Amino acid sequence: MADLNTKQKIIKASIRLFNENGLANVRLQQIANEIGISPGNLAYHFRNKEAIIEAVDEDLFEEAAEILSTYRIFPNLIDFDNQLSKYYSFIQKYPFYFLDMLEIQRQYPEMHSKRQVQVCKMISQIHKRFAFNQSRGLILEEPRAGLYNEIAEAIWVLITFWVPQNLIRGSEASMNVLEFKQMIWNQVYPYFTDQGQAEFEQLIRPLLKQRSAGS
Amino acid sequence: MADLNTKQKIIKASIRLFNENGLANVRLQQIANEIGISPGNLAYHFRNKEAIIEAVDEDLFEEAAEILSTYRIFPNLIDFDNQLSKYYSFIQKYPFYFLDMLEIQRQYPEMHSKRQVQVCKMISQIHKRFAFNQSRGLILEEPRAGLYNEIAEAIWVLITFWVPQNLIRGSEASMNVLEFKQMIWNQVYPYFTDQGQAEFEQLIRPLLKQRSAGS
DNA sequence: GTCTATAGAGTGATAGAC
DNA sequence: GTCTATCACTCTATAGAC
Repeated sequence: MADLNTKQKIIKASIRLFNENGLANVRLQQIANEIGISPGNLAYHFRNKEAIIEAVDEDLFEEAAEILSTYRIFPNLIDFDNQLSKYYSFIQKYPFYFLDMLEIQRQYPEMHSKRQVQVCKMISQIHKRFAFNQSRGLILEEPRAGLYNEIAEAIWVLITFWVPQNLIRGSEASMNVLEFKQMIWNQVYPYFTDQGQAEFEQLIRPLLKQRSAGS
Repeated sequence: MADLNTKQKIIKASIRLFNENGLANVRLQQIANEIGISPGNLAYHFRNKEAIIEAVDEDLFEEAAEILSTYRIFPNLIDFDNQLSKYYSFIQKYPFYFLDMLEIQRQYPEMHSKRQVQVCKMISQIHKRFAFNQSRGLILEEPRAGLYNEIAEAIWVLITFWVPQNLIRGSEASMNVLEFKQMIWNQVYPYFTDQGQAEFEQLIRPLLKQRSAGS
């Protein structure tokens, strides 16, 4: 099936262009040029622009789902830190996936509802981490009912919009995964018990201090 | 000057349509229809689409600048709470202003740089609030160098993307200014001194408990 | 200041040869 | 599976009458 190859090339090129220009500003012509095929050929593989966007969305949806699935039965601090690293890579690789969410909602509502489910799952997963680590004695009793849910939602917003926000502010160069993770851990830190703080200092702090060294 | 009137009508209609459909999806024809004038007349008042977007941007830029200017010489907690209410109204009124930031950056770079300055000012203002209230004994010594700057940046992201994010998640109905302010105060609360906590409970907590009552 | 009419440059999608 | 050619349509911007 040689056509799978071209199909994949189209998807890859589309992702690249979507990232650079945004969904609404990418022309079918551009995609065709990018991989050296004709617009007619493009139409052979995808009946229209929406079909391309759908295919791209499915690919990225699955990649995001994989990250979500790394949530384990016993989610310790290291586990969360690893997941944060993965989220960072994902969002940096596909910023349009989040920045064009509103565009998708407006133009392709069906795709959007699938994502909403994923977002809810992500927030609830963060919330469960609080609950689990509370049972382990690392996190304080909830100081006020509903607080940890609010914090979980805040963490989601920060995970999702921190990287795009830095793109917008034009400080891409200085941004790195350590600053990102530091900022998320800032959200959790105030709610550690003494034991939680100790475990954090021992297991996580060293990971945040690495200079972005090679190897 | 009857033309000022039409000019204003064009700007108002544009804002409405930009909010609904996003910058890239609004047609000049649409704007003209919205206020019952012809596209030709539109062209008389604004030489092209970019000129309209510029005018809109200037209006909103000034409105945002006004909110920023309410920062006082002695910024106490109530002052910040008031400013938060104003930000909330602003962002809810003009969500596209933030969500289409990337679009603006891509298509109209000159406008964008003006905004970047404003964003920096906003973050630095939040940071100054920490410093000032630390000197008043309401905020703890910075537990780790740079922390309050990180928190200030997180607060900015949350202020800016919380409302749009709720739009995207489709929970507009349930969102209200109290939840919004509660979420921002969550960011500050862990760093209050005992005195800070006391002042917060006395002055701010009552404001967060109001049901969204009439009058 | 406002209109109608239209030019001119895309843009998405299709038909049909190879 | 890929191409060229082209249609039908949309959008911005302009020209010129009123």
